Amino acid sequence: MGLAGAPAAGERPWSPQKREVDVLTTGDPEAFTCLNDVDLFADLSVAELESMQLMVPERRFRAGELVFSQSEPVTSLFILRSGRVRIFRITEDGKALTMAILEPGAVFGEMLLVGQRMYDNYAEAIEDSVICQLTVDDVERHLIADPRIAVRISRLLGEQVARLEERLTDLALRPLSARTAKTLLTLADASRPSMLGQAPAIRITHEQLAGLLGATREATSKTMAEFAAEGLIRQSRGRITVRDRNRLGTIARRTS
Amino acid sequence: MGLAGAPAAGERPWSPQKREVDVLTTGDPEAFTCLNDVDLFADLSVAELESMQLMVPERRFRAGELVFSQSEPVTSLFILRSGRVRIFRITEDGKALTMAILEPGAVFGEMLLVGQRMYDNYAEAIEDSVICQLTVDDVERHLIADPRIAVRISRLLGEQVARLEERLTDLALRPLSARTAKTLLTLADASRPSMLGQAPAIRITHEQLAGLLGATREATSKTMAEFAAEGLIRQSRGRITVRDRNRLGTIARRTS
DNA sequence: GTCCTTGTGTGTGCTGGGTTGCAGAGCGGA
DNA sequence: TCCGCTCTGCAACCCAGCACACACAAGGAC
Repeated sequence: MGLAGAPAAGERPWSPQKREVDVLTTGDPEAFTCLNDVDLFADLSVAELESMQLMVPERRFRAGELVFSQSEPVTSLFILRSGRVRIFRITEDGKALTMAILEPGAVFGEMLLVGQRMYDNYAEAIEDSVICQLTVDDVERHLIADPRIAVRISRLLGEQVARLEERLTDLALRPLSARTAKTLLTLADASRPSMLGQAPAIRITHEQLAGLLGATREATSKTMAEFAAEGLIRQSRGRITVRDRNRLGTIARRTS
Repeated sequence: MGLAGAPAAGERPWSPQKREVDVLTTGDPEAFTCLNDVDLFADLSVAELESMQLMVPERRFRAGELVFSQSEPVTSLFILRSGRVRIFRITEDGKALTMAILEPGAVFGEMLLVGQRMYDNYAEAIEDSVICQLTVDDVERHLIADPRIAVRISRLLGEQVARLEERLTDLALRPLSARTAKTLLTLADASRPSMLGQAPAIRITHEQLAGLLGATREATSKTMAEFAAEGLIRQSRGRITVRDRNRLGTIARRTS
């Protein structure tokens, strides 16, 4: 969406990865970054935001670390400030399905908002991440009570319902190739609309992608190899570039 | 939930089917039945309910009739008063997936509540049904505005998210037999806890069940035949009785 | 540089479930 | 009572996707 029209460059010293590391290691420069830019609070005035900010501690997680799991149930609302987080579920025998991969600005642990303290999701930082936590108290005092925010919450959940329904039907009714194409397009849009105008490199491994697709790594790799052979995408280790949105879109709509 | 502790009997003259027909054909005896017993309005006083009731028209749908579809987008909120409604999606080539089968008291078209007027679901009455409709106006004036109801809406959506996430992981990670067993148990609970203490007959055809499972009718039939052979269920045309919840539960937890 | 971890390309069975086609069987109407 | 429709049970065939097993890079850490 955001066509910042920023001029492109190959590998600036402040390319996404590098910059992130900086943010992590240096003290944070801006004061209220955590609640700004979060949809949920869009209706609040700066003053209101500031008054809340005081109570929002932040925590750092290393890549691979669990933010929450079943053993330590969700007792706060999380806001991803930097890094990336994967929400997933696992079965008893260890097979996993990724529910979402979150980018900075995302809110998670939302089930807390609607009273369902326990549910079976895990959250894992897949990069070094900084995450703000709002306690149940904060939430109940400031969020649930405020009708402006309540509306945002409903909207958030509504979008999630729509997304889930679509994923469900896709999984049930569309072949792997279609799901893969669709997911790639979605990821391309979601991934930081970084610098270049045309080359949104998706940072994801085949394995992570497979988790998102509900397929095995092998099947995913095969599909990706086909796409690459047709020139629809270009890949390098852990990085995918969409080359032909149109044809991918066509494939995404296939039903067999 | 409602353990009315009603004594059981085999086939009373007012068994579920018969009774429904009565409700449909006779004029409605109670006045405000539509909004009562709907979770969403649980916090409202009788007076408030009555004042709203005036504006709620009801409509009858014959079995098989569409309540809404993509061609006639959702412009109101629906409340199922009697009968049953199936919410589903279809792909271009006609394959369908059922999102839910609703029992009386259910609210649907909820995406209207969160601003998403258009989404791709269809709703079909699978029995003769009576459905109340709240117009967008009603909704915006009485529902969105009322914080008590806003909370209920969030809760409703939250539950839906939880349900969908679970279905999604099940579909991705569990074999058909497990999904079938789980769905049967869910249906057994959801289906009107009618009279008998132990024989909650689920009224559903293999085909409808298959739509719910994201599988073909044939595969579903085969699974059901196996269950029947093992004495886990008993079936007759369009009617299924769960005989052994425990073993079904075990099967439901299988991952391969 | 050199080791070593982690991501990726491939290949070979195997099998759950999809597909197709048909036959018997209850149920609801007329 | 009879008809016709829908629901259910098979059976035979086929294929997408899974499990398992390797080989081989490409980076990172040292």
